[in-house]
Amino acid sequence: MLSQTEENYLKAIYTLGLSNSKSVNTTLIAQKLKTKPSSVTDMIQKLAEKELVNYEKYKGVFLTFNGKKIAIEIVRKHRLWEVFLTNKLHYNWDEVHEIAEQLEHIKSDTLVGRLEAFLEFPKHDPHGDPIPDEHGNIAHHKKIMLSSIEPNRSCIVIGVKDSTSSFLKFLDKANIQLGRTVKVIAKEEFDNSIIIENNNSLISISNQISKNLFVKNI
Amino acid sequence: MLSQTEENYLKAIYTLGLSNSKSVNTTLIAQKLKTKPSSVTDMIQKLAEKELVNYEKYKGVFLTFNGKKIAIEIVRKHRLWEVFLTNKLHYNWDEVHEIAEQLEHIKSDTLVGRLEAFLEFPKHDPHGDPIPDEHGNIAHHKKIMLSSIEPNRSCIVIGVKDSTSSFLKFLDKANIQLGRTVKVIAKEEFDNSIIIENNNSLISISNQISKNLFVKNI
DNA sequence: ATAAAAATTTAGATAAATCTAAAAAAGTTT
DNA sequence: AAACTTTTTTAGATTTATCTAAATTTTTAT
Ligand SMILES: [Mn+2]
Ligand SMILES: [Mn+2]
Ligand SMILES: [Mn+2]
Ligand SMILES: [Mn+2]
Repeated sequence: MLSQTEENYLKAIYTLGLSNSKSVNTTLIAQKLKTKPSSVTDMIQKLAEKELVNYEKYKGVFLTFNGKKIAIEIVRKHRLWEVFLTNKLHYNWDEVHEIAEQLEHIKSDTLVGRLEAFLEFPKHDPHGDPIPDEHGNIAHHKKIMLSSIEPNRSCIVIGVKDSTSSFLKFLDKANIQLGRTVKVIAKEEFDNSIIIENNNSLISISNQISKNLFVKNI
Repeated sequence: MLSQTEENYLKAIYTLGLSNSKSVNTTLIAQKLKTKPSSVTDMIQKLAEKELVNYEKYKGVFLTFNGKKIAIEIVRKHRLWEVFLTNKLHYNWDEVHEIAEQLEHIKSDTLVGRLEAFLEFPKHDPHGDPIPDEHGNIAHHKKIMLSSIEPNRSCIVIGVKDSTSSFLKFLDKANIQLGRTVKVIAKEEFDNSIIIENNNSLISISNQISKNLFVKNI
């Protein structure tokens, strides 16, 4: 049985490795987990012992088949609990991550599956991230950023890249929600800000915002 | 912030102290928590430092006002999660305790309250134990055992004393559920077994069983 | 009241997870 | 290529929770 700490390391290595798919370096993991590189080295060596990661000194780590399976299981639990917290307990999407960080570590052979059925098999968490199925299959949608949409085109907001509380609260204030259809009206070359039509009103959003919103074409 | 271990000790001291209300001794706590008396002493001294228990060497411990408040909060969380697991995720009442042992330690200022509202403010857990309210008030009903009911009287099963999985499974098999009205038909002096009418059929149950069923008079 | 038994505490050891500081390796600049 | 910088690992210390074995206190029995 893995400790919460070990599970958190696996999840961190998984999410950090997603973009580059190469091995993940010590410092990055330390940053992500708010710990020291020396602690990361210790834990990595322990996980390598258990054959959950492949580790070569000074070269970083990547997950083994088994390690990846476990990591995805944690991600699955995390996201399903987030759905529970928003859909059933009516939490706002900026409040659920912390609690899900704890709930994802509850150990039970049957709990996730029951939870998933209770929630009626959601496909995405409140931030638009896909929920792995019970076999660990995960639907990666291609990530189009709102900032890359040409003027005069409409699209649907389907996810956030940054899911810090502050960004999510900003989106609430701007009345931007997942599932919303928005139309890019104009693009300002100077600072790459754009004007969009959202919910029948025009608003200007900075590049920093539009770079952190995933959309799909209609 | 208390560790899970500290919380478990407080809860154990609380539940063990309920019947006698005097101080709880080291060995009993060790038994309950499946640990060694020396470990209990260590933890007790730590909790005494934090003023969560009153401790006198060789005399046992009892909870301070603050310690009791925390203990009841854990009990509240445990029982609400058990209701969630049975009512929402359709677990059987013999399967929920272990998972609730984990869920009771999730830290959040708002979660218990939201959960309680979602469950529509249940008054009892699946085993008939009362759920403390948000202020720590707890409705102690007087505990009448089925074994003490005279022949020819009817009563309602409202709780179990023993909530081990094996006892609960036995009750399932015998079709005895909480809320059921049962009538004591006859009592066998020899072994104190009784014959009851339950769900329109007569069954004989041993004293060991009837001593572990709480009832209320109609 | 003394002796024996049981309960409890203390002392010292161990394992997990973390840290700081120092050493070693890898990467970058001149 | 040598010097400098950054990254990573190692060594050793710390904290928490646990254990075993020994010492101490309390309780029970004679
Ligand atoms: Mn999250
Ligand atoms: Mn976590
Ligand atoms: Mn329980
Ligand atoms: Mn517990």
